[in-house]
Amino acid sequence: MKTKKEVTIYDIAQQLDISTATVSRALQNNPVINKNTRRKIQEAARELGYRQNTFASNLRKQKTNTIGIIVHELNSNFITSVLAGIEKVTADAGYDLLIAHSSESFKKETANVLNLFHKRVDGLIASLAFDTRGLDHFQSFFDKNIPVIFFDRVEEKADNTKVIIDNFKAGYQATKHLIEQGCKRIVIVTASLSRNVYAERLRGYKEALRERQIKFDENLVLIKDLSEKCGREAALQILQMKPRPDAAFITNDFSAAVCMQTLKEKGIRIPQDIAIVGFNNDAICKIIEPQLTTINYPGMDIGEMAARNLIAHLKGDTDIRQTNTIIAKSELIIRQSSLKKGKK
Amino acid sequence: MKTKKEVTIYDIAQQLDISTATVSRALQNNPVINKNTRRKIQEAARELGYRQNTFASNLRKQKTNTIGIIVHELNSNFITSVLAGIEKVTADAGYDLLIAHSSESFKKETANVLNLFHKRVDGLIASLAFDTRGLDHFQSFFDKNIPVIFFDRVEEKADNTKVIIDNFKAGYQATKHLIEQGCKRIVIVTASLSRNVYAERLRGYKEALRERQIKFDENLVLIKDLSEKCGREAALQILQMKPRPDAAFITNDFSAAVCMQTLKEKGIRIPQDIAIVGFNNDAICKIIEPQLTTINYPGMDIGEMAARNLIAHLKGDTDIRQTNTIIAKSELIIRQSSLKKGKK
DNA sequence: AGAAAAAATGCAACTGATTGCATAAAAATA
DNA sequence: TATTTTTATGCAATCAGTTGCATTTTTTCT
Repeated sequence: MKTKKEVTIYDIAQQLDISTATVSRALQNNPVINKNTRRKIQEAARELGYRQNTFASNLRKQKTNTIGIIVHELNSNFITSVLAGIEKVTADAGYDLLIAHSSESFKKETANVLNLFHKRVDGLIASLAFDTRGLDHFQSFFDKNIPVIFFDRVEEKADNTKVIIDNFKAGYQATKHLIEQGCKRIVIVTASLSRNVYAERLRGYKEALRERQIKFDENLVLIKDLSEKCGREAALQILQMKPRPDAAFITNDFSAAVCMQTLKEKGIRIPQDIAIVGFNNDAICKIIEPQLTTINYPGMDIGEMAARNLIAHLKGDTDIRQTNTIIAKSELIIRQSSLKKGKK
Repeated sequence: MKTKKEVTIYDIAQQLDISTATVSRALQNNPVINKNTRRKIQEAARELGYRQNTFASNLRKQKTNTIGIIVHELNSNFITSVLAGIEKVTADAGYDLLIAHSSESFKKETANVLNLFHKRVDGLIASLAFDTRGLDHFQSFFDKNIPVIFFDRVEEKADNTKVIIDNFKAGYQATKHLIEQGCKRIVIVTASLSRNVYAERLRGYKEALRERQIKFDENLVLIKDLSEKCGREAALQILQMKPRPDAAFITNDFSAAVCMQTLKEKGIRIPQDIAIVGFNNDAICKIIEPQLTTINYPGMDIGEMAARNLIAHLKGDTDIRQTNTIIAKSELIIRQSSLKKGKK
């Protein structure tokens, strides 16, 4: 069965015996066209089953009305809420989204950036992959002055607009909380320190220790990849440490859950023997036992802020070149896994 | 700072003093153009920083080389593996993906379908939202003969290509396993029976009961929405049933986990008092305690199959109108949560 | 060398919508 | 009624590639 031919503005123009210019303007609801004519044209369009050809339009307008999004993964509560936040804002402003995920691979991230560049997105919102170093692969965007906004995983030194939480403070709060529970030997499991979020969390951890005159012990810092395997490995390493640590701050809920479970299997009681704090406030926190103390990471807010900021740039309200760091509020959520001193 | 003008094939043509036709063909690596000329053109393109204008290309070719994807949610292991599977296949074939998620809302799904239609995706891969009824909102695609392939959540009666697992068998296996563990009063928690997957799982459940001469009890069927809240509610309902059930088959891992946790809080031992089986084999299964028996849902395979099939349609190898149901293999994965009779 | 076949390149129409500028029509003013 | 002003519409170029067909160039064969 042959596909019917597409209806174009030429068809509408012909049917109503007017010019395509008028049709085009009417369909955009341009007030320069007479109200009645506009209505007539819009009706005809509906009847004929007209759908505008985005390519022709984009081609001519040299704009896509599309925002590209690059994330490191899709399957986390945090990322999905960020996306929801972005969607909320962009939908209102009439922008479409093009979502690409890098699966934590720098190579794939580079490919995605290039792809979105070729697709000519009007702007970009990105969170970097695990092993991304530098921002050279975004150069094409910078060169063309296409606004890029980073969130969560950003390049700290770089001169860009970014939306983040205060990871230093989060690390500090988590650690301080553990110290207040009487913990002295606190393991921190985190990821590559060249990624801002992890470096900052560690800095906060150190500061909390310093403040309470607890000596920082290099051996208690485990640099991992925050995967499932990593949770298990961390648990085993903790078990071999002597003397045994009395707390662990694991900067990812999923890893923390796996770690906790492994420890439990080995007969460690949580929080009595080892108190645990995670990071992100994923759904899993409330399902495992004991429930996981964690840092709430306000994805929705972050997404909204990033999107709002980007749109402001696109409208020319602000200059993208002016560096801008937006800090979202995060907070410690205390649950059973860290409460050594009885119930809250 | 002004944005530099884009480089077009006209610029390349001018520089090399040849026609744009040749340039266009050379950039597509069309063998009809002399090898040396091709190389020369491609080099020039690279040097000038040419990037092809997808819109002009799409406009002329009347194809987008883009496949639309509609899913009900993003944050589940299952969906992310499906996406990975789709990506693997489509990337090779040179297609781009446009991913939209409906957040389980029919309204949003409808909007997404329309949007992808306007974006003129060459084909569609979709899993329906929770409350979707019928496929009328896909009519525009059907009318234009644009191939649509459904997976997981499909409309069973409809005449379309779909990739699913044998939900009947899965339900049957899960139930049979529980019966073999000595369970007699098995609760099944599932969702709206107008959604194929859930109806089939229930049918399998019934069949297993019938086979073992256990009377089907309407009251043991809980129709819910498989959310977090639902898990808790189910647990409370189970606790109030008299006599108390000795097993629960909860057709979603996350809900199962919440349910299990709630039961445990109320002093129920799992699996001794109540055995539990989930569905999907999400990461959570291995984190909760006891680990959750479940049905493995091979997302990656399903994604690959769907994509492969769609691409075959697009290439004209097969006729989209010929209905085609592809069944992926699923299997019961036995863990602690259901083992009443000692270790495996 | 000349004719035929094969290979390489070019011409120009085409895709569908947008928009600056010109013109026509209608309304307001003198 | 003639003239100016305002409002509405149309002309035609433009966006950047793609492709059927014609033409030119090169190679092969007799």
